[in-house]
Amino acid sequence: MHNQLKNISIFKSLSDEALDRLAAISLEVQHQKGKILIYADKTEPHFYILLSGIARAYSDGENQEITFWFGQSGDVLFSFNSYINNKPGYENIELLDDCCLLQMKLSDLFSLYSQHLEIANWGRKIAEQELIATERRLIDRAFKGAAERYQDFLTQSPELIKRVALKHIASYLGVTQVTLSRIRAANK
Amino acid sequence: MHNQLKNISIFKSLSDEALDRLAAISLEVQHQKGKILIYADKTEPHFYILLSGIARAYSDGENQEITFWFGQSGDVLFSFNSYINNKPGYENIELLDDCCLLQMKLSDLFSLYSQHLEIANWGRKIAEQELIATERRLIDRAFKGAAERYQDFLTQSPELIKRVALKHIASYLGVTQVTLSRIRAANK
DNA sequence: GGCAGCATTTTACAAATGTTAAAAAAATAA
DNA sequence: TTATTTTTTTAACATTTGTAAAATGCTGCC
Repeated sequence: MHNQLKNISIFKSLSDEALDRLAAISLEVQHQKGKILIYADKTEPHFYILLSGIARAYSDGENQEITFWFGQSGDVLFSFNSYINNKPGYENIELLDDCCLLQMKLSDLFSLYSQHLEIANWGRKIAEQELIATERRLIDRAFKGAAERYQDFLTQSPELIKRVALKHIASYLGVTQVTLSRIRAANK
Repeated sequence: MHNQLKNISIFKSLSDEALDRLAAISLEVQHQKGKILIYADKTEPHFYILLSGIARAYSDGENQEITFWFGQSGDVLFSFNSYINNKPGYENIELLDDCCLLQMKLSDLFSLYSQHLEIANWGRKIAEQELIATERRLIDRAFKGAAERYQDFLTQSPELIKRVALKHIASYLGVTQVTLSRIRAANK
């Protein structure tokens, strides 16, 4: 397990000793395409790292479902509000492929945070990276039009375009599927 | 200084010993209304906690300026990208009142993170709280119309309505000032 | 092949928001 | 107070995006 973790970029900065401690609480699990791994209305007791496959986080609105995150191999995958406040969160997480994941119990992880300086700082950096990414998206929403956001998505996540339904990409970009179709038609 | 910190909610969870360590690197500073405390194009070497007054973070676009954060007494105030990646960020921070702030050098703070378990976890929680707040705003943008976001802002930040120009609130809510005026007119 | 079911695009129209400019109101200074 | 400047609102019109429904395309399966 230790050697497997070593190859995942999120663990790259860690010492062998810290890696051992994390390896000791990690379990490799597999789930099938279509599995809802995390439910918005439940407190999720696990933290995951996606080893292979893709996933999306979405929220259910009154008459629509909005995707606001896509995960790929190497990404961390957790319910923000479960992880941070130990309460049900805002997102469901669905696997869009058969996925291989690393699973840790939050209770084990928090126990390491409270004992191990290096791992506590590693956990701090995870939150910080998610924060920067989320802020970036909020600012992009303000400054870029839907067409530009689509272009950015194309260049930054070319693999996802092929594998994800356009309706999910449309809601991720903050427009309806009709508008996304119009953008795509204009790009021809 | 120690006793002063004790009354600020962000420090409430800390032990006396941790508080002493933070107090030792903290400096109380004052700045006048209108002061640009943080510039988007510079790496900001400080971390602040707002003791009194209000502030806003904004980005400059081509022909507009977009406010995406307001801070009040007790809030932390820092350039996300300076803090996290040691690079210039996306936001300018302007003081909207004469403000009293607690200032720490990032280099001092990071040094504590790397030495002190409790403070490292405190830093983790700061990032996590900002993350939850930012995610919340992204989801609200997706599910709520501008009128509802304005109502929420009214109930959640009644003090800010009185003290902040509507053009800043409009851009915070993601609409033009004209649209915000229409929303306000409809509410009469 | 051909049908069933789902995803995507297109069309026509409606609603919301943006743009520009000007008027009104409010704040500030003389 | 009046004059001047700034902020906010209103109006008219243009543009974007949404909604609903129909048309087209795609996939799997009998």
